[in-house]
Amino acid sequence: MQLATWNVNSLAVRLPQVLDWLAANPVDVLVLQETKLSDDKFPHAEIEAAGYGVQWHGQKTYNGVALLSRNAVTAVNKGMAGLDDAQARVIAGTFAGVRVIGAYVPNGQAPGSDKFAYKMAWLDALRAWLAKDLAEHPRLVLMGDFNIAPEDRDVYDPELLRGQILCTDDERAHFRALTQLGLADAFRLFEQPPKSWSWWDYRNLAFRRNQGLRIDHILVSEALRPCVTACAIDKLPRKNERPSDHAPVIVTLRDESAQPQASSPSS
DNA sequence: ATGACTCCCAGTGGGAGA
Repeated sequence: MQLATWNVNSLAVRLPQVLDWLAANPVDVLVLQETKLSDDKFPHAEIEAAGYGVQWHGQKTYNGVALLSRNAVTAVNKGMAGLDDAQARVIAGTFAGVRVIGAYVPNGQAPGSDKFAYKMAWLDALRAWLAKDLAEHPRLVLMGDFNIAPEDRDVYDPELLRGQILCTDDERAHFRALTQLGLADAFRLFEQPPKSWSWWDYRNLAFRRNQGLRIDHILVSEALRPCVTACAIDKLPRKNERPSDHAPVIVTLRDESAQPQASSPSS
């Protein structure tokens, strides 16, 4: 089973790239962020024609998330229960016994700003909601655009960006608070090339210079962690014409039902 | 260097992103 996350920065613009990417990478589940579409404009027919079921939760102009899957989904949630959030940032569903949460964490703009305070409060709410959801669904994956570079090695120039948005101690502490629920950063379960990023600024030839940050993450619960066999960032779509500024991140889970069972009949 | 690019809604500019 493969699951992936991608901030597409406008699905209206990027739909052809998403369909091309799925044709080349037929993952079981894909969560999208920054669809930037109201629900009535969501291109579900095109996605369904590509062989995916889809759930979406959007709004005009900003934010917006979606959950694409090859197989049937149950227990769909849009937004976080208990948080009255006008911004469409969370979508969740259960696939083949795996709980999948797609999230678009607020950007926060600048430390000390109102938007930064919203980001911190939003992350507190996510942690509280997640603790409950995790108790209900132990086999859980939280993935999306976290807008947080968890460590210095996730930043192309840690000294330049120290204390700046995406890199502050406050944001990193909130990221660790999520992992302390028992969630592991799947990317760091494996040896990775140094200077691996998931986002590059559109400005300054940042992609060509590989000046980026790793802010898109896949966190896996303790119960699922033994099943994780790989995690990688796919930089190829960032080389497209009119690319998103983010690249997809993919995690591979071993199918436990395919493992030999002691109680299974054998010939 | 309060920049740079891209997207959106707007309406020949400005907010937001990260």
